[in-house]
Amino acid sequence: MAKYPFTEIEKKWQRRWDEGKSYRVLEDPKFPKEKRRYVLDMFPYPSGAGLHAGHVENYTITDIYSRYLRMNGFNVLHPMGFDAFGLPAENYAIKTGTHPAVTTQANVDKFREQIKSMGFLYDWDRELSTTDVEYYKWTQWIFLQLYKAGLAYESDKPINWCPSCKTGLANEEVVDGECERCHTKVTRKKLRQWVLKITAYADRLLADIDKVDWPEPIKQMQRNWIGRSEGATVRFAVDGTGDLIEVFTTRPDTLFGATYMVLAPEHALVPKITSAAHRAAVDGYVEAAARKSDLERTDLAKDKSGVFTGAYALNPVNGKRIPIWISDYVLASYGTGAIMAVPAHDGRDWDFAKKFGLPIIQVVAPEGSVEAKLGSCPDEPPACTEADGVAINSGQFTGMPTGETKKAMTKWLEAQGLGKLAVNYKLRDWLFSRQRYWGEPMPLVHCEKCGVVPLPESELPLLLPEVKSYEPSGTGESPLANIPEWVNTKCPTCGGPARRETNTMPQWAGSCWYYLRYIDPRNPGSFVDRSKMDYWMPVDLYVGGAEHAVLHLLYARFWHKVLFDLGLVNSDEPFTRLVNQGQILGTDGQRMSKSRGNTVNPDDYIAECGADALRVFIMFMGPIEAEKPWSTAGLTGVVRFLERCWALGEKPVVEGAGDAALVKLLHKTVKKVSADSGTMNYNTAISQMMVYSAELARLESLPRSLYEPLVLMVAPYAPHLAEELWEKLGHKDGIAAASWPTYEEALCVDDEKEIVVQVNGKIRERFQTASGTPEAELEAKARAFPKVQEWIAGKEIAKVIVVKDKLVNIVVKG
RNA sequence: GCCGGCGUGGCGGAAUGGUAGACGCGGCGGACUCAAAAUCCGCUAUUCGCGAGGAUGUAGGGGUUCAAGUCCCCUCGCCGGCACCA
Repeated sequence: MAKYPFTEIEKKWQRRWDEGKSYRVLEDPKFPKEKRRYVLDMFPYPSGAGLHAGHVENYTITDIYSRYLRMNGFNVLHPMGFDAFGLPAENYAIKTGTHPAVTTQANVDKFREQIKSMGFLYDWDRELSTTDVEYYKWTQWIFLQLYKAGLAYESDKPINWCPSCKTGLANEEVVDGECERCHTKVTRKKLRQWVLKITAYADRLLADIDKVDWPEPIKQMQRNWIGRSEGATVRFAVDGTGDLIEVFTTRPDTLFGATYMVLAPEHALVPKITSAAHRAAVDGYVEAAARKSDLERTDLAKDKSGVFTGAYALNPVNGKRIPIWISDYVLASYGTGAIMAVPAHDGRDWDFAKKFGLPIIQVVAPEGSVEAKLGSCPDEPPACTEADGVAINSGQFTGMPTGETKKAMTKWLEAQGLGKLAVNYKLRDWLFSRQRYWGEPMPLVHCEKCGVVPLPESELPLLLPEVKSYEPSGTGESPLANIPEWVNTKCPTCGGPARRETNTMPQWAGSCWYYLRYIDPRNPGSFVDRSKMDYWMPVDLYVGGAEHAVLHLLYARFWHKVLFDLGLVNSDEPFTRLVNQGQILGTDGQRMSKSRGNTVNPDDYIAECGADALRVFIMFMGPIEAEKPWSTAGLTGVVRFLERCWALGEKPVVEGAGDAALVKLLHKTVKKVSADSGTMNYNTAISQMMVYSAELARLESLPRSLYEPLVLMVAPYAPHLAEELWEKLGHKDGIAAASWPTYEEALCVDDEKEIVVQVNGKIRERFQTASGTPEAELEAKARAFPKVQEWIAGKEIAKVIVVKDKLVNIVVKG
């Protein structure tokens, strides 16, 4: 079979698409709302390494989908851009002195070229980079809106600090106690920070997950990350001092079993309530805890530690004096930073009580147990039980099932003014500032008189200044702090001396709203034009990796909701449907990484067998969501398929209907490929086209009516080849603008069906019969076979199941 | 530990509760050729049998059903996420 000149063809069509701007998309009102689609890719960080296999997979999925939709009469917005702020360019700058903007530009150019060489049709007139001044001007503008809405605040609580990246990290960027980016152990550092109040949106971020069509695992991850838990706050008085310690508990029903309290070492009351006798021990413990990293305080500290403060609290339900301890198993950052300990019904409290010999009182017993019947249990229980049951040893609540006790106790606490219903979230506010250079400067100044003052919007963009050294100062300030002429400014409010904020924004900032800017990328007066936004938003399909489940995808939802509340966007969720493409693994089944040496360079394959083959091959590997190990074995089959299509193009094309059986196969193929392309089941669509092309290949000459639809169906998958074949067929207009073929349902039905004859579910015979043969006739035919007779001979027929066009199952007894 | 997802030939993978293994790779046999490559055709789950044919088979065990890869319960394994969040 003829090798086809893919290099020549691919270059030719890429040039034509570029010159003809066939990628261009406009807000054409002729398309009704239901004929518009916004198909979005997670834009890449333009690294020096170039496009990797994952990018190619991601963008092939959406390119096929977009092309398919266009051929079906949709107006499709399918843009591309670059998430180009971030550390690699900055670290390279530190090493070589090259300005990050220079590195970034070079990488972006390389990426764009590689993306074009894959034949991906993006609207390049809408290309953007988060580092463009005209882009980050609006990132700063949105930040100001957040600030004005009271959603940005300064904090000097200890933060996650990466000593290698020399910057603070958000909770979401700490994975197993390590920096998500460089895997250095994260330490704690006290630093003044800007924080975004994402927790104010916790309830809505949680509730609205139900509205979107996203993969269940991602939704679950977001739910877990937000971590809503319902319970009650309860106030305990400190014996003697009158101080109140508020705790959060999800088990108010176990209040009678609270035998001690534990405060986080950082809790504000610790210094105050500690008795003189215990002060030295407490101070020592607090100091040691402060030095520990979060990792040490969790993983390494499963073995409980703690010290007694010498103070006692009064259990509000029974007035019992209970000791107050401090321990680092209680987190300062969750709830109130203090807990009531119920060792009988909480594993952690149990471990702690056992270690330090604290009393344990059982207050819940399994339903129907002896203790439940008695309503009490005088002895310490043999083990901790967290399961629900019936309240015991609990005064007026004794005998109530756990669920009811929770409600009754909360109500009682409220009535007594001792506590109330409360909801807590695991989600923490978003640490938003970075002590690095290559990011958006924060448009704020610090004035001696006026405090923090936002820059007037008219002064945006606040440009990132040139610096001599990109090295972070290490003191926790960004390199910007070393430029007095930039830092020192005037207060926009009072005109007095002021200092600019020297922190920059994290890389996630730019990606929080890029999908909006694509809609109106060059607008100088607004972040996006309202009517254009109404034309496209929300995003219909968003495709990208699952690694952003709680990072970008949560942050972007948060910003979008803020913009929605400010009346600036038309939807409360940005991404209607999300699809995660499965990772492409190395040939060894491991994740691709440079250190493993199992990476794949798409350029090599484009050179060797062409972009079309690479596109089809990656889609043929398996379902798009599945993890797939890279194996070039299958590439051969795809190349053969494309070569066969090419060879078809060399055959004479004739007019006329063609063989009836082939016509049927054509209609079945159009039906299957249409359905599978629409649902992105590309692997089975390709398989069907292979079957059909193999049948056409047997012909000496090709009826146009059988051949053209194949070329059209191939177009989204192997666009260069299809364009060339289309042109050879005599068409002047490009195939990208042609209409998708149609099929007739009536022609998809076979004349004959094979019927399976089963006896007790086991296949004993098969026969051919006309489609739609009535049930009674099928049964009669089935029973007539000698072999079937043998199997049912001398047995009682209990039942016969007949499924039209499918099978006859004779159920016999004995 | 908790929460998800997955488990099908030698391999990648197909299968609205109704013929398990489509399609592709690889392998075997054949055609073409002086020969080879390329291409084309046929076969290719395991097992018993010369054969006709039979038995087994979708991680393992149980269940529902005339019928289960598919639905339900339990177990095991792999992958991902979370993990002292009270």
